[in-house]
Amino acid sequence: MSNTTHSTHVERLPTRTPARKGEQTRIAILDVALEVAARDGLEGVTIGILADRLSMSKSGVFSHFGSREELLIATLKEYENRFLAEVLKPAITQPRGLARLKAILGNWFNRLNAEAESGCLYISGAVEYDDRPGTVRDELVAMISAWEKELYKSINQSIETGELMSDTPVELVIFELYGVALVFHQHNRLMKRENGSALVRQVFERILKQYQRVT
Amino acid sequence: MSNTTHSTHVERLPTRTPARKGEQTRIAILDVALEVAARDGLEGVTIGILADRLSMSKSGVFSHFGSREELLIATLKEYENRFLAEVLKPAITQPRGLARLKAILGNWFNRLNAEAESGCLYISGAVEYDDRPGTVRDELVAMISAWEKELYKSINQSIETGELMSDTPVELVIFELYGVALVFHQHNRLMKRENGSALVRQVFERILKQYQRVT
DNA sequence: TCGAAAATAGAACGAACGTTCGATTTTGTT
DNA sequence: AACAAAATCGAACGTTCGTTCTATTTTCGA
Repeated sequence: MSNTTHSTHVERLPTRTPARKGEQTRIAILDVALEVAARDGLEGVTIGILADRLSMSKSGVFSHFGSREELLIATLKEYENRFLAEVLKPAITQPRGLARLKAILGNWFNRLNAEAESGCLYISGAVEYDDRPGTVRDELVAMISAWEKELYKSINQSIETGELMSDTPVELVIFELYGVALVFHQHNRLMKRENGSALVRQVFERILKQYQRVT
Repeated sequence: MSNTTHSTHVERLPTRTPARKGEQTRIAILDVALEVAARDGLEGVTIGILADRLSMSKSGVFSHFGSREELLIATLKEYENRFLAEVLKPAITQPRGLARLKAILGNWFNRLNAEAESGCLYISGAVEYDDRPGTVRDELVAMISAWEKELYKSINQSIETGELMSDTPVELVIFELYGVALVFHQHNRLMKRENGSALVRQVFERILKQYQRVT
Protein backbone atom coordinates (compact mmCIF):
# COMPACT_ATOMS: atom_id res chain seq x y z
CA MET A 1 0.00 0.00 0.00
CA SER A 2 2.53 2.62 1.11
CA ASN A 3 4.90 2.81 -1.77
CA THR A 4 7.40 5.51 -1.19
CA THR A 5 9.79 4.51 -3.92
CA HIS A 6 7.16 4.96 -6.56
CA SER A 7 7.42 8.47 -7.90
CA THR A 8 5.34 8.09 -11.03
CA HIS A 9 2.02 8.90 -9.46
CA VAL A 10 1.70 11.93 -7.25
CA GLU A 11 -1.42 12.95 -5.43
CA ARG A 12 -1.98 16.51 -6.48
CA LEU A 13 -3.81 19.09 -4.53
CA PRO A 14 -6.46 21.11 -6.36
CA THR A 15 -4.25 24.17 -6.17
CA ARG A 16 -2.97 23.36 -9.60
CA THR A 17 -4.64 22.82 -12.91
CA PRO A 18 -7.44 20.29 -12.95
CA ALA A 19 -6.50 17.68 -15.50
CA ARG A 20 -9.26 17.31 -18.02
CA LYS A 21 -7.96 15.17 -20.82
CA GLY A 22 -6.42 12.65 -18.48
CA GLU A 23 -9.68 12.06 -16.72
CA GLN A 24 -11.45 11.48 -20.02
CA THR A 25 -8.91 8.89 -21.02
CA ARG A 26 -9.09 7.22 -17.66
CA ILE A 27 -12.82 6.83 -18.05
CA ALA A 28 -12.40 5.47 -21.54
CA ILE A 29 -9.89 2.93 -20.29
CA LEU A 30 -12.15 1.75 -17.49
CA ASP A 31 -15.00 1.48 -19.94
CA VAL A 32 -13.05 -0.97 -22.05
CA ALA A 33 -11.68 -2.66 -18.95
CA LEU A 34 -15.21 -3.37 -17.75
CA GLU A 35 -16.11 -4.77 -21.13
CA VAL A 36 -13.14 -7.10 -21.17
CA ALA A 37 -13.51 -8.08 -17.52
CA ALA A 38 -17.14 -9.01 -18.00
CA ARG A 39 -16.22 -11.54 -20.66
CA ASP A 40 -12.83 -12.81 -19.55
CA GLY A 41 -12.70 -11.93 -15.89
CA LEU A 42 -10.18 -9.69 -14.21
CA GLU A 43 -7.47 -12.02 -15.41
CA GLY A 44 -8.31 -11.01 -18.94
CA VAL A 45 -7.83 -7.34 -18.22
CA THR A 46 -4.39 -6.88 -19.63
CA ILE A 47 -2.63 -3.61 -20.22
CA GLY A 48 -1.65 -4.68 -23.70
CA ILE A 49 -5.19 -5.62 -24.65
CA LEU A 50 -6.62 -2.37 -23.35
CA ALA A 51 -3.94 -0.45 -25.23
CA ASP A 52 -4.81 -2.30 -28.41
CA ARG A 53 -8.53 -1.69 -28.12
CA LEU A 54 -7.97 1.98 -27.36
CA SER A 55 -5.27 2.44 -29.99
CA MET A 56 -2.93 3.62 -27.30
CA SER A 57 0.50 2.56 -26.20
CA LYS A 58 0.91 0.22 -23.26
CA SER A 59 2.79 2.82 -21.27
CA GLY A 60 0.09 5.35 -22.03
CA VAL A 61 -2.51 3.12 -20.43
CA PHE A 62 -0.21 2.11 -17.65
CA SER A 63 0.59 5.67 -16.55
CA HIS A 64 -3.01 6.28 -15.58
CA PHE A 65 -2.91 3.69 -12.85
CA GLY A 66 0.70 3.12 -11.85
CA SER A 67 0.29 -0.63 -11.65
CA ARG A 68 -1.94 -3.35 -12.95
CA GLU A 69 -3.22 -3.97 -9.48
CA GLU A 70 -4.48 -0.41 -9.24
CA LEU A 71 -6.05 -0.78 -12.66
CA LEU A 72 -7.97 -3.83 -11.50
CA ILE A 73 -9.11 -2.10 -8.33
CA ALA A 74 -10.28 0.90 -10.32
CA THR A 75 -12.16 -1.47 -12.61
CA LEU A 76 -13.82 -3.13 -9.65
CA LYS A 77 -14.84 0.19 -8.17
CA GLU A 78 -16.33 1.32 -11.43
CA TYR A 79 -18.25 -1.93 -11.60
CA GLU A 80 -19.58 -1.38 -8.11
CA ASN A 81 -20.69 2.14 -8.97
CA ARG A 82 -22.70 0.91 -11.90
CA PHE A 83 -24.08 -2.05 -10.02
CA LEU A 84 -25.38 0.05 -7.16
CA ALA A 85 -26.64 2.75 -9.49
CA GLU A 86 -28.65 0.17 -11.36
CA VAL A 87 -29.85 -2.15 -8.63
CA LEU A 88 -29.97 -0.20 -5.40
CA LYS A 89 -30.38 3.46 -6.21
CA PRO A 90 -33.66 3.25 -8.17
CA ALA A 91 -35.18 1.19 -5.37
CA ILE A 92 -34.86 3.82 -2.65
CA THR A 93 -37.76 5.69 -4.19
CA GLN A 94 -39.89 2.89 -2.80
CA PRO A 95 -41.00 3.06 0.83
CA ARG A 96 -38.97 1.07 3.32
CA GLY A 97 -40.04 -2.47 3.76
CA LEU A 98 -41.29 -5.11 1.40
CA ALA A 99 -41.91 -2.72 -1.47
CA ARG A 100 -38.31 -1.60 -1.49
CA LEU A 101 -37.03 -5.13 -1.02
CA LYS A 102 -39.08 -6.30 -3.96
CA ALA A 103 -37.75 -3.43 -6.04
CA ILE A 104 -34.18 -4.32 -5.14
CA LEU A 105 -34.68 -7.97 -6.00
CA GLY A 106 -36.42 -7.01 -9.20
CA ASN A 107 -33.58 -4.77 -10.27
CA TRP A 108 -31.09 -7.44 -9.34
CA PHE A 109 -33.06 -9.96 -11.32
CA ASN A 110 -33.00 -7.68 -14.34
CA ARG A 111 -29.31 -7.11 -14.06
CA LEU A 112 -28.65 -10.83 -13.71
CA ASN A 113 -30.49 -11.38 -16.93
CA ALA A 114 -28.61 -8.62 -18.67
CA GLU A 115 -25.32 -10.01 -17.41
CA ALA A 116 -26.12 -13.45 -18.69
CA GLU A 117 -24.58 -12.22 -21.92
CA SER A 118 -21.74 -10.13 -20.61
CA GLY A 119 -20.74 -11.68 -17.31
CA CYS A 120 -20.56 -10.56 -13.69
CA LEU A 121 -17.37 -9.27 -12.12
CA TYR A 122 -18.35 -10.20 -8.60
CA ILE A 123 -18.78 -13.79 -9.64
CA SER A 124 -15.73 -14.26 -11.82
CA GLY A 125 -13.61 -12.20 -9.44
CA ALA A 126 -14.72 -14.32 -6.52
CA VAL A 127 -13.36 -17.47 -8.12
CA GLU A 128 -10.22 -15.85 -9.44
CA TYR A 129 -9.21 -14.30 -6.15
CA ASP A 130 -10.55 -16.67 -3.53
CA ASP A 131 -7.05 -17.97 -2.96
CA ARG A 132 -4.99 -14.95 -3.92
CA PRO A 133 -4.46 -12.54 -1.05
CA GLY A 134 -3.85 -8.90 -1.83
CA THR A 135 -5.53 -5.59 -2.35
CA VAL A 136 -7.69 -6.77 -5.25
CA ARG A 137 -9.14 -9.53 -3.18
CA ASP A 138 -9.69 -7.22 -0.23
CA GLU A 139 -11.52 -4.78 -2.45
CA LEU A 140 -13.70 -7.53 -3.85
CA VAL A 141 -14.59 -8.86 -0.42
CA ALA A 142 -15.45 -5.37 0.76
CA MET A 143 -17.76 -4.81 -2.19
CA ILE A 144 -19.62 -8.06 -1.84
CA SER A 145 -19.95 -7.51 1.90
CA ALA A 146 -21.37 -4.08 1.24
CA TRP A 147 -23.91 -5.47 -1.17
CA GLU A 148 -24.94 -8.18 1.25
CA LYS A 149 -25.28 -5.56 3.94
CA GLU A 150 -27.73 -3.67 1.77
CA LEU A 151 -29.79 -6.80 1.37
CA TYR A 152 -29.57 -7.33 5.08
CA LYS A 153 -30.82 -3.84 5.77
CA SER A 154 -33.74 -4.09 3.41
CA ILE A 155 -34.86 -7.44 4.76
CA ASN A 156 -34.62 -6.18 8.30
CA GLN A 157 -36.71 -3.15 7.42
CA SER A 158 -39.33 -5.48 6.01
CA ILE A 159 -39.35 -7.27 9.33
CA GLU A 160 -39.69 -3.99 11.19
CA THR A 161 -42.68 -3.00 9.11
CA GLY A 162 -44.21 -6.32 9.98
CA GLU A 163 -44.33 -7.46 6.38
CA LEU A 164 -41.89 -10.30 6.93
CA MET A 165 -42.01 -12.65 9.87
CA SER A 166 -39.93 -11.63 12.82
CA ASP A 167 -38.09 -14.93 12.89
CA THR A 168 -37.03 -14.71 9.27
CA PRO A 169 -33.52 -16.21 9.05
CA VAL A 170 -31.99 -13.22 7.33
CA GLU A 171 -28.55 -14.65 6.82
CA LEU A 172 -29.94 -17.85 5.38
CA VAL A 173 -32.17 -15.89 3.02
CA ILE A 174 -29.23 -13.88 1.73
CA PHE A 175 -27.23 -17.08 1.40
CA GLU A 176 -29.94 -18.60 -0.73
CA LEU A 177 -30.45 -15.49 -2.81
CA TYR A 178 -26.78 -15.29 -3.58
CA GLY A 179 -26.66 -18.96 -4.39
CA VAL A 180 -29.42 -18.55 -6.90
CA ALA A 181 -27.58 -15.68 -8.53
CA LEU A 182 -24.46 -17.80 -8.82
CA VAL A 183 -26.15 -20.85 -10.25
CA PHE A 184 -28.13 -18.70 -12.64
CA HIS A 185 -24.92 -17.42 -14.09
CA GLN A 186 -23.52 -20.89 -14.50
CA HIS A 187 -26.81 -22.13 -15.92
CA ASN A 188 -26.74 -19.43 -18.55
CA ARG A 189 -23.13 -18.86 -19.37
CA LEU A 190 -21.56 -22.27 -19.04
CA MET A 191 -24.45 -24.63 -19.61
CA LYS A 192 -26.15 -22.41 -22.17
CA ARG A 193 -29.61 -23.24 -20.89
CA GLU A 194 -32.36 -20.75 -21.38
CA ASN A 195 -34.80 -21.37 -18.57
CA GLY A 196 -32.61 -20.01 -15.79
CA SER A 197 -34.59 -16.83 -15.63
CA ALA A 198 -37.78 -18.66 -14.80
CA LEU A 199 -36.04 -20.75 -12.17
CA VAL A 200 -34.61 -17.70 -10.46
CA ARG A 201 -38.01 -16.07 -10.41
CA GLN A 202 -39.52 -19.13 -8.76
CA VAL A 203 -36.93 -19.13 -6.03
CA PHE A 204 -37.22 -15.40 -5.40
CA GLU A 205 -40.99 -15.69 -5.10
CA ARG A 206 -40.82 -18.79 -2.96
CA ILE A 207 -38.54 -17.04 -0.51
CA LEU A 208 -40.68 -13.93 -0.31
CA LYS A 209 -43.83 -15.92 0.17
CA GLN A 210 -42.27 -18.28 2.68
CA TYR A 211 -41.40 -15.54 5.13
CA GLN A 212 -44.21 -13.15 4.43
CA ARG A 213 -46.37 -12.49 7.45
CA VAL A 214 -49.97 -13.53 7.20
CA THR A 215 -52.26 -10.63 8.06
CA MET B 1 -8.63 -54.06 -27.39
CA SER B 2 -8.41 -57.83 -26.83
CA ASN B 3 -5.44 -59.49 -28.39
CA THR B 4 -5.58 -61.27 -31.67
CA THR B 5 -5.07 -65.00 -31.38
CA HIS B 6 -2.02 -65.32 -33.58
CA SER B 7 0.56 -65.49 -30.85
CA THR B 8 2.84 -68.25 -32.04
CA HIS B 9 3.46 -70.01 -28.80
CA VAL B 10 1.88 -70.17 -25.42
CA GLU B 11 -0.87 -67.76 -24.53
CA ARG B 12 0.96 -66.69 -21.46
CA LEU B 13 -0.48 -65.58 -18.21
CA PRO B 14 -1.17 -61.90 -18.00
CA THR B 15 2.32 -61.40 -16.67
CA ARG B 16 2.56 -58.59 -19.16
CA THR B 17 2.93 -55.60 -17.00
CA PRO B 18 1.33 -52.64 -18.67
CA ALA B 19 2.32 -50.68 -15.60
CA ARG B 20 5.05 -48.96 -17.45
CA LYS B 21 7.08 -46.14 -16.14
CA GLY B 22 5.28 -43.67 -18.35
CA GLU B 23 1.94 -44.45 -16.82
CA GLN B 24 3.33 -43.95 -13.35
CA THR B 25 4.69 -40.58 -14.27
CA ARG B 26 1.44 -39.59 -15.91
CA ILE B 27 -0.41 -40.36 -12.72
CA ALA B 28 2.11 -38.40 -10.69
CA ILE B 29 1.70 -35.41 -13.00
CA LEU B 30 -2.08 -35.49 -12.75
CA ASP B 31 -1.80 -35.75 -9.01
CA VAL B 32 0.11 -32.52 -8.84
CA ALA B 33 -2.09 -30.97 -11.52
CA LEU B 34 -5.17 -31.62 -9.40
CA GLU B 35 -3.48 -30.08 -6.43
CA VAL B 36 -2.57 -26.95 -8.33
CA ALA B 37 -5.92 -26.73 -10.10
CA ALA B 38 -7.81 -26.95 -6.83
CA ARG B 39 -6.06 -23.89 -5.51
CA ASP B 40 -5.48 -21.78 -8.61
CA GLY B 41 -7.98 -23.14 -11.09
CA LEU B 42 -7.20 -24.70 -14.44
CA GLU B 43 -5.53 -21.46 -15.44
CA GLY B 44 -2.92 -22.10 -12.79
CA VAL B 45 -2.05 -25.51 -14.20
CA THR B 46 1.06 -24.58 -16.09
CA ILE B 47 3.52 -26.98 -17.60
CA GLY B 48 6.40 -25.10 -16.08
CA ILE B 49 4.91 -25.21 -12.60
CA LEU B 50 4.17 -28.92 -12.81
CA ALA B 51 7.69 -29.55 -14.05
CA ASP B 52 9.10 -27.60 -11.14
CA ARG B 53 7.06 -29.41 -8.54
CA LEU B 54 7.95 -32.78 -10.02
CA SER B 55 11.59 -31.93 -10.59
CA MET B 56 11.16 -32.71 -14.25
CA SER B 57 11.83 -30.80 -17.42
CA LYS B 58 9.02 -28.95 -19.12
CA SER B 59 9.33 -31.09 -22.22
CA GLY B 60 9.25 -34.18 -20.06
CA VAL B 61 5.89 -33.19 -18.66
CA PHE B 62 4.66 -31.96 -21.99
CA SER B 63 5.38 -35.19 -23.85
CA HIS B 64 2.86 -37.09 -21.76
CA PHE B 65 -0.04 -35.06 -23.09
CA GLY B 66 0.97 -33.53 -26.39
CA SER B 67 -0.60 -30.19 -25.59
CA ARG B 68 -1.66 -28.16 -22.63
CA GLU B 69 -5.27 -28.57 -23.65
CA GLU B 70 -4.99 -32.33 -23.38
CA LEU B 71 -3.32 -31.95 -20.02
CA LEU B 72 -6.24 -29.90 -18.75
CA ILE B 73 -8.76 -32.39 -20.07
CA ALA B 74 -6.89 -35.23 -18.43
CA THR B 75 -6.90 -33.27 -15.20
CA LEU B 76 -10.63 -32.73 -15.46
CA LYS B 77 -11.27 -36.41 -16.09
CA GLU B 78 -9.18 -37.40 -13.13
CA TYR B 79 -11.12 -34.95 -11.03
CA GLU B 80 -14.38 -36.45 -12.21
CA ASN B 81 -13.20 -39.95 -11.38
CA ARG B 82 -12.42 -38.99 -7.83
CA PHE B 83 -15.58 -36.95 -7.43
CA LEU B 84 -17.82 -39.79 -8.51
CA ALA B 85 -15.84 -42.35 -6.54
CA GLU B 86 -16.30 -40.29 -3.43
CA VAL B 87 -19.81 -38.93 -3.80
CA LEU B 88 -21.78 -41.30 -5.98
CA LYS B 89 -20.20 -44.72 -5.75
CA PRO B 90 -20.53 -45.26 -1.99
CA ALA B 91 -24.19 -44.27 -2.19
CA ILE B 92 -25.30 -47.03 -4.51
CA THR B 93 -25.08 -49.46 -1.63
CA GLN B 94 -28.21 -47.75 -0.35
CA PRO B 95 -31.57 -48.84 -1.73
CA ARG B 96 -33.04 -46.75 -4.52
CA GLY B 97 -35.09 -43.85 -3.36
CA LEU B 98 -34.77 -41.40 -0.54
CA ALA B 99 -32.11 -43.37 1.30
CA ARG B 100 -29.78 -43.27 -1.65
CA LEU B 101 -30.58 -39.63 -2.37
CA LYS B 102 -29.77 -38.72 1.20
CA ALA B 103 -26.53 -40.67 0.97
CA ILE B 104 -25.56 -38.82 -2.20
CA LEU B 105 -26.33 -35.45 -0.70
CA GLY B 106 -24.48 -36.39 2.46
CA ASN B 107 -21.39 -37.40 0.53
CA TRP B 108 -21.63 -34.26 -1.54
CA PHE B 109 -21.95 -32.22 1.60
CA ASN B 110 -18.84 -33.84 3.03
CA ARG B 111 -16.87 -33.22 -0.10
CA LEU B 112 -17.99 -29.62 -0.23
CA ASN B 113 -16.65 -29.16 3.26
CA ALA B 114 -13.38 -30.86 2.41
CA GLU B 115 -13.01 -28.73 -0.69
CA ALA B 116 -13.56 -25.57 1.27
CA GLU B 117 -9.83 -25.70 1.83
CA SER B 118 -8.64 -26.96 -1.49
CA GLY B 119 -11.15 -25.73 -4.05
CA CYS B 120 -13.52 -27.29 -6.55
CA LEU B 121 -12.57 -27.75 -10.17
CA TYR B 122 -16.13 -27.75 -11.43
CA ILE B 123 -16.73 -24.35 -9.90
CA SER B 124 -13.52 -22.59 -10.86
CA GLY B 125 -13.57 -24.22 -14.27
CA ALA B 126 -17.11 -23.05 -14.86
CA VAL B 127 -16.13 -19.43 -14.44
CA GLU B 128 -12.88 -19.73 -16.33
CA TYR B 129 -14.40 -21.39 -19.35
CA ASP B 130 -17.91 -20.03 -19.55
CA ASP B 131 -16.89 -17.77 -22.41
CA ARG B 132 -14.06 -19.78 -23.90
CA PRO B 133 -15.23 -22.32 -26.46
CA GLY B 134 -13.15 -25.41 -27.04
CA THR B 135 -12.60 -28.95 -25.94
CA VAL B 136 -11.88 -28.09 -22.32
CA ARG B 137 -15.15 -26.28 -22.00
CA ASP B 138 -17.00 -29.10 -23.74
CA GLU B 139 -15.51 -31.61 -21.35
CA LEU B 140 -16.47 -29.51 -18.37
CA VAL B 141 -20.05 -29.11 -19.54
CA ALA B 142 -20.33 -32.82 -20.16
CA MET B 143 -19.11 -33.62 -16.67
CA ILE B 144 -21.42 -31.23 -14.92
CA SER B 145 -24.31 -32.44 -17.02
CA ALA B 146 -23.51 -36.00 -16.07
CA TRP B 147 -23.45 -35.13 -12.40
CA GLU B 148 -26.76 -33.31 -12.65
CA LYS B 149 -28.18 -36.30 -14.43
CA GLU B 150 -27.24 -38.50 -11.53
CA LEU B 151 -29.04 -36.16 -9.17
CA TYR B 152 -31.98 -36.18 -11.52
CA LYS B 153 -32.07 -39.94 -11.53
CA SER B 154 -31.92 -40.28 -7.79
CA ILE B 155 -34.63 -37.72 -7.20
CA ASN B 156 -36.87 -39.39 -9.74
CA GLN B 157 -36.33 -42.72 -8.09
CA SER B 158 -37.40 -41.18 -4.82
CA ILE B 159 -40.57 -40.04 -6.52
CA GLU B 160 -41.16 -43.51 -7.92
CA THR B 161 -40.83 -45.06 -4.50
CA GLY B 162 -43.42 -42.59 -3.28
CA GLU B 163 -41.05 -40.98 -0.84
CA LEU B 164 -41.03 -37.65 -2.61
CA MET B 165 -44.15 -35.94 -3.92
CA SER B 166 -44.99 -36.72 -7.50
CA ASP B 167 -45.09 -33.05 -8.43
CA THR B 168 -41.63 -32.34 -7.09
CA PRO B 169 -40.03 -29.79 -9.43
CA VAL B 170 -36.92 -31.82 -10.05
CA GLU B 171 -35.11 -29.30 -12.19
CA LEU B 172 -35.75 -26.53 -9.70
CA VAL B 173 -34.50 -28.69 -6.86
CA ILE B 174 -31.26 -29.41 -8.67
CA PHE B 175 -30.96 -25.75 -9.52
CA GLU B 176 -31.24 -24.83 -5.87
CA LEU B 177 -28.91 -27.57 -4.72
CA TYR B 178 -26.25 -26.47 -7.13
CA GLY B 179 -26.73 -22.86 -6.14
CA VAL B 180 -26.15 -23.72 -2.53
CA ALA B 181 -22.97 -25.56 -3.43
CA LEU B 182 -21.72 -22.54 -5.33
CA VAL B 183 -22.50 -20.00 -2.66
CA PHE B 184 -21.03 -22.26 -0.02
CA HIS B 185 -17.75 -22.20 -1.83
CA GLN B 186 -17.78 -18.45 -2.12
CA HIS B 187 -18.85 -18.10 1.50
CA ASN B 188 -15.92 -20.19 2.62
CA ARG B 189 -13.15 -19.43 0.23
CA LEU B 190 -13.63 -15.79 -0.64
CA MET B 191 -15.52 -14.42 2.33
CA LYS B 192 -13.73 -16.63 4.85
CA ARG B 193 -16.86 -17.17 6.88
CA GLU B 194 -17.18 -20.29 8.91
CA ASN B 195 -20.89 -20.94 9.19
CA GLY B 196 -21.43 -21.97 5.59
CA SER B 197 -21.61 -25.60 6.51
CA ALA B 198 -24.59 -25.05 8.79
CA LEU B 199 -26.35 -22.94 6.17
CA VAL B 200 -25.93 -25.62 3.53
CA ARG B 201 -27.29 -28.21 5.88
CA GLN B 202 -30.36 -26.12 6.54
CA VAL B 203 -31.10 -25.73 2.86
CA PHE B 204 -30.56 -29.41 2.11
CA GLU B 205 -32.91 -30.38 4.89
CA ARG B 206 -35.48 -27.78 3.97
CA ILE B 207 -35.59 -29.07 0.42
CA LEU B 208 -35.91 -32.70 1.46
CA LYS B 209 -38.63 -31.92 3.93
CA GLN B 210 -40.49 -29.63 1.57
CA TYR B 211 -41.06 -32.30 -1.04
CA GLN B 212 -41.28 -35.32 1.18
CA ARG B 213 -44.59 -37.11 0.92
CA VAL B 214 -46.72 -37.30 3.99
CA THR B 215 -47.72 -40.85 4.68
C1' DT C 1 22.60 -59.13 -21.69
C1' DC C 2 21.25 -56.61 -25.96
C1' DG C 3 18.84 -53.44 -28.36
C1' DA C 4 14.75 -51.18 -29.78
C1' DA C 5 11.32 -48.40 -27.82
C1' DA C 6 9.91 -45.37 -24.41
C1' DA C 7 10.88 -41.65 -21.41
C1' DT C 8 13.18 -37.65 -20.23
C1' DA C 9 16.32 -33.72 -20.66
C1' DG C 10 17.93 -29.41 -22.55
C1' DA C 11 18.06 -25.63 -25.45
C1' DA C 12 15.67 -22.58 -28.28
C1' DC C 13 11.56 -20.11 -30.50
C1' DG C 14 8.10 -16.36 -30.66
C1' DA C 15 4.63 -14.24 -28.15
C1' DA C 16 2.65 -11.90 -24.18
C1' DC C 17 3.12 -10.24 -19.66
C1' DG C 18 4.03 -5.92 -16.27
C1' DT C 19 7.10 -2.41 -15.74
C1' DT C 20 10.88 1.25 -16.55
C1' DC C 21 12.68 5.19 -18.67
C1' DG C 22 13.69 8.91 -21.60
C1' DA C 23 11.82 11.40 -25.46
C1' DT C 24 7.99 13.64 -27.58
C1' DT C 25 3.50 15.50 -28.22
C1' DT C 26 -0.62 17.58 -26.43
C1' DT C 27 -2.88 20.33 -23.24
C1' DG C 28 -4.34 24.32 -20.49
C1' DT C 29 -3.02 28.66 -18.25
C1' DT C 30 -0.95 33.04 -18.43
C1' DA D 1 2.12 33.10 -28.37
C1' DA D 2 4.78 31.17 -24.82
C1' DC D 3 5.71 27.76 -21.66
C1' DA D 4 5.28 24.44 -17.90
C1' DA D 5 2.68 20.52 -16.84
C1' DA D 6 0.28 16.69 -18.25
C1' DA D 7 -0.33 13.07 -21.38
C1' DT D 8 1.37 9.85 -24.43
C1' DC D 9 4.71 7.29 -27.05
C1' DG D 10 8.35 3.87 -28.23
C1' DA D 11 11.81 0.97 -27.08
C1' DA D 12 13.69 -2.07 -23.99
C1' DC D 13 14.04 -5.17 -19.72
C1' DG D 14 13.39 -9.69 -17.55
C1' DT D 15 9.84 -13.45 -17.02
C1' DT D 16 6.84 -16.87 -18.18
C1' DC D 17 4.06 -19.07 -21.43
C1' DG D 18 3.28 -23.35 -24.83
C1' DT D 19 5.63 -25.70 -28.11
C1' DT D 20 9.29 -27.72 -31.15
C1' DC D 21 13.36 -29.82 -31.89
C1' DT D 22 17.39 -32.97 -31.09
C1' DA D 23 20.01 -35.51 -27.92
C1' DT D 24 20.44 -38.50 -24.08
C1' DT D 25 19.06 -41.67 -20.66
C1' DT D 26 16.09 -45.23 -18.92
C1' DT D 27 13.10 -48.99 -19.36
C1' DC D 28 11.91 -53.65 -20.41
C1' DG D 29 10.89 -57.59 -23.39
C1' DA D 30 13.58 -61.03 -26.02
